[in-house]
Amino acid sequence: MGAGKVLLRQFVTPKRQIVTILNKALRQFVTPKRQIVKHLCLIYNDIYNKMSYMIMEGKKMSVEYATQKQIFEAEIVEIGDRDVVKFHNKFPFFKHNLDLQEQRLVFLVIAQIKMEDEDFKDYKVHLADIEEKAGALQNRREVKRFAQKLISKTFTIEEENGDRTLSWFSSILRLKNESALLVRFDPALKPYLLQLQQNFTKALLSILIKFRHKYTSQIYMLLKSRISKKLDIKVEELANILNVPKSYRKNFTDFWKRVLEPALKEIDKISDLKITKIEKIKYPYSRKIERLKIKVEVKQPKEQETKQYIEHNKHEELEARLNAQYKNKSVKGEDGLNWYVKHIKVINAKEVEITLTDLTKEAQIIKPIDELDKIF
DNA sequence: AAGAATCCCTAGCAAGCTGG
DNA sequence: CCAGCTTGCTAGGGATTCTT
Repeated sequence: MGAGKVLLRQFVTPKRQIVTILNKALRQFVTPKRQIVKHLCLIYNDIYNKMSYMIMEGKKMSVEYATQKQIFEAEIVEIGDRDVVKFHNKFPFFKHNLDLQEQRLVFLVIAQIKMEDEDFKDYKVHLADIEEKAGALQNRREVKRFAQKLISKTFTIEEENGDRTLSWFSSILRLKNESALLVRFDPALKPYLLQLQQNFTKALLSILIKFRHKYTSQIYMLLKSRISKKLDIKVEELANILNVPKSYRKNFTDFWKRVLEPALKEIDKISDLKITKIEKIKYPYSRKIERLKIKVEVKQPKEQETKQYIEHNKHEELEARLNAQYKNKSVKGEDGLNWYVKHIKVINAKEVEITLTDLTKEAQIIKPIDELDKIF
């Protein structure tokens, strides 16, 4: 969103410096490429996009060349850093039966739809975008098969005049010399994705793509769509909504252990929702679970959360980590910690991320570069 | 630098056990 | 007794480490 763009604009000025840094980074992409990229991603979302694009193009491609070719500019226009995924509440997106990677791609493309759009556009997704946001493609030559598989997955929407069966995309064009896909939504999806003024559920792409279990995003959206933030639902109904296979309907333990529990844990850990209470209610005189009551709260703003975290864990470990990451600032004592509370957000209990705003606002242009240097 | 081997995780299935 | 639970297995895929 905003932060990313600001950063990029600031970075455009000292172009030479970026080039040096990125070239340096590229040289190190030998073994734990992924780690480095991920790390970079945490701090420089935008640059990360561009870098993975370059890696894709060929490891030897220099950053200078990329700059000349205006890859930076082109990328921004195409996928952008839009982060909101919206569905009409009537849309049965749970039924899709997509695997993780496919789901993420769909979310990524949906996020590109703008409020004011009256019609779908063709969305150009670079393979690097897919790799970054949806997970690695095993083999670039398999892209065609990936497209075929995705387009072959159908689902059914019950509409007024009947059941409509369709798939997400009406076509996927694999561009010849670009390592990119041009995807086109099925027009029948328009009422569910375009011009949404009311009765919609929205979620952040950045959260959705972090989920690692297949059913998590569905359950997350389900929880989000309940205004009361409390879900009281029959197990059977839930199984229907999520469209789980038969074995999960026969065996609640499986359903719970492999689907619900992991999903709720993930949601609690990663998303903006907090699961505060789960009740399993049995049928009378039986061992069978009839329904579930799940209570959800919206998490407090990050700042609060960080504060709580730091107060709860007066860890030297945390201080040490922060000090190591940001040498110029002392983290000792109340003031130091407060400074961090403002600038750092907690991803989970163990991971700390320096925000873009921190680096751009607090430090001048030179500083983020130092930061990068430390990482490598 | 590429390919092979290994480990780990998720999703799904089913035979056998057990509490009501 | 039997519905529901436990346990264990498998396929498949990803990530990481080892080999060549």
